[in-house]
Amino acid sequence: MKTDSSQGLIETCAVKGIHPDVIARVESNMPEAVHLYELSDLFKAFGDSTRIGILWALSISELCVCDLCALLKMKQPAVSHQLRNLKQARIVKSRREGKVVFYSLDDEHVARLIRLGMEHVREQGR
Amino acid sequence: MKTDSSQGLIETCAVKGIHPDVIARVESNMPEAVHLYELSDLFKAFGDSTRIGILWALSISELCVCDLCALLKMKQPAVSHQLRNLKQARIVKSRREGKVVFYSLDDEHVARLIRLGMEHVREQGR
DNA sequence: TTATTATATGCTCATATATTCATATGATGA
DNA sequence: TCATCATATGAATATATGAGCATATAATAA
Repeated sequence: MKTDSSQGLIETCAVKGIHPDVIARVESNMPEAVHLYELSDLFKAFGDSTRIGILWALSISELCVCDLCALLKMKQPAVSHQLRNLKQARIVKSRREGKVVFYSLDDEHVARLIRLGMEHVREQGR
Repeated sequence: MKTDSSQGLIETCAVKGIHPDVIARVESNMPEAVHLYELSDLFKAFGDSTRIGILWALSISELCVCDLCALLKMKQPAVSHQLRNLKQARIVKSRREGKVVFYSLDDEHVARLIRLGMEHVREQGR
């Protein structure tokens, strides 16, 4: 319930923040909480070196689990577990061909996000 | 040490992967390991709902700690801890004005990444 | 100086998560 | 059918991490 929020009046921090007008303006531009959660979950899925390795590799080419293991020099269960995470997050999709399962990115946004992130990293490395 | 990697020959999975030619092609497009680590660290910094809330808010306006607390309805130490994480990751910067410390994004990439991620989230919500 | 306000930080607990091993499942071919 | 290969999964363990409390620091004003 919002009672008072008279404009511009500086109130004490502990309760309401110092700049109610700024807060109000920012608040009106905030996404719904649910969307923020989904967004942080998306980034969380990128926030692990194994998964980023997987995703970068898949941004080059569809790959089977086995090849991913060789590429990342990691054990098969570790790779499979991370693939499951990525699949549950709807970031990758899979396709079975006989015994082999091929994984690929489920969306073009993913590759764009990764490239943009790398751009940032490289510039920071300066 | 690479000894053999004769072209196209399908080898057994456990050791070398099934498709050595594909692996080689992807491998040549992989960034250095260090960069992948930095990239996953970057995304890790986005991978928490508190931090994403902070970052989205800062993408609208520079804000002081106090206002962020009010905006996110979170306790001050929690917000400060996350701000420290973000600062160490060089994602936000701070500026002191008397007792008040204002935080803002340290780089335009950050806002772009967040918007692009949100685009993805909204489309998936379909 | 002391008091007050805004922010930072050390410590702890609880929880989340990544990897490993062992094993299960699924597909193929003998 | 059985054996083999590729992948998936359950359980256990180790590590990472977020939030809370208490308290420290920094700036200002009385």
